[in-house]
Amino acid sequence: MDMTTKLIAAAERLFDRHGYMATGMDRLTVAAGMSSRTLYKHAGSKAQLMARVLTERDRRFMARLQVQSVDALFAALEDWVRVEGTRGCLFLRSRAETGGDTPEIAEAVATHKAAFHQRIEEVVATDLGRENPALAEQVLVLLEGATHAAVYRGTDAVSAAKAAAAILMKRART
Amino acid sequence: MDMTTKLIAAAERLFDRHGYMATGMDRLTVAAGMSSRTLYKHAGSKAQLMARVLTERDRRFMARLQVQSVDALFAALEDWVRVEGTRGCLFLRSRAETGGDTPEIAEAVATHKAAFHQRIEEVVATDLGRENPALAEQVLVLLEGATHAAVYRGTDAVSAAKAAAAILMKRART
DNA sequence: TGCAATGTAAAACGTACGTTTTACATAGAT
DNA sequence: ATCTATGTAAAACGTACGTTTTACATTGCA
Repeated sequence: MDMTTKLIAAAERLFDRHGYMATGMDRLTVAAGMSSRTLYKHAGSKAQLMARVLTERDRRFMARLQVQSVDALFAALEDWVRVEGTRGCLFLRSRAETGGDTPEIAEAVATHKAAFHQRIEEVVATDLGRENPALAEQVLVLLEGATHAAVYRGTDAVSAAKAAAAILMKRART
Repeated sequence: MDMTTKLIAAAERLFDRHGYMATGMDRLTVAAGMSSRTLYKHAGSKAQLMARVLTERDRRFMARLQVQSVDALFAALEDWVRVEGTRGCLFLRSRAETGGDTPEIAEAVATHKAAFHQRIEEVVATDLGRENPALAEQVLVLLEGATHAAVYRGTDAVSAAKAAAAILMKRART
């Protein structure tokens, strides 16, 4: 496992569990098992590191959304929260923490959310046999809602969202 | 306008716009127009101030949810985002920023979310004429989803959530 | 054999943090 | 008239921040 990979993995864990601002670089060097000199050689800066974390997370998350149905979309989210836990969306959280004032972070978030939105439109179109942007928007809201409601309602929130989406899809099909 | 009110209003604005951790107390004293001595006399500590901000926000938000129908619930959210903007849920955000490690904040968030959940169950029961916890969970997910999707999708997200809720409610009524 | 490259350990950089303290002004109630 | 409460201004508290630097060890390739 090379240094950059180890660093990004450690950073994602700490940023996600304790927050971006609340995580100091000292704590990060310890968690990543490397000197601050090496850390800065690979990361550039804290903000760049966060951006790299988000890019990597986007890759991992989007890989799970390569499905053919809306139902599978929610099944993928169920898997995701089982593996990653329920701490809300790291993209929105990091943007909010920095007030949108850190360009690297704001850009990584915008890129991810655009891809997320597009992927949902594609899945809805595939599942339905035709495009339906309004329905895709509803599915997006349900996915985002499940992610954030799960923080305090647990996995029930994801099941509820899945059931609601199934009803909306069935209605659109007839 | 007394000092405490002025302080809480200024704190809510800064915490919401720039994040809890990213907002320094110096910046806060300037925004609130008072010395740090006075600020600490009224606030106690930064964490206590955040907790007070959340309690006050809970009061203001919950007051808007004193409605009789699910449709009015989403209309209330539309009004809220029009007035307060779309930066996500300050409760979940502040809990995430502190990793749940700040008791005053974690408690204020838990209290609010419990009240929020209960209010939704009540409104669904009123609207439907009978209790329906599963449907209430779906409405909760839609409200939470609208709040967070609106950050990058704008007010369309709220309209989409409202429309989806109307479909779910209609279906439950027959 | 020697020279890049890549790593560690640890101190130092200046700055900014949350909080407390010191010293002083003002105003209303007894 | 004075005491108490409430406020300001500004310095100081110790700590922790993100980042850079200094000095040194290891290793793989020319």
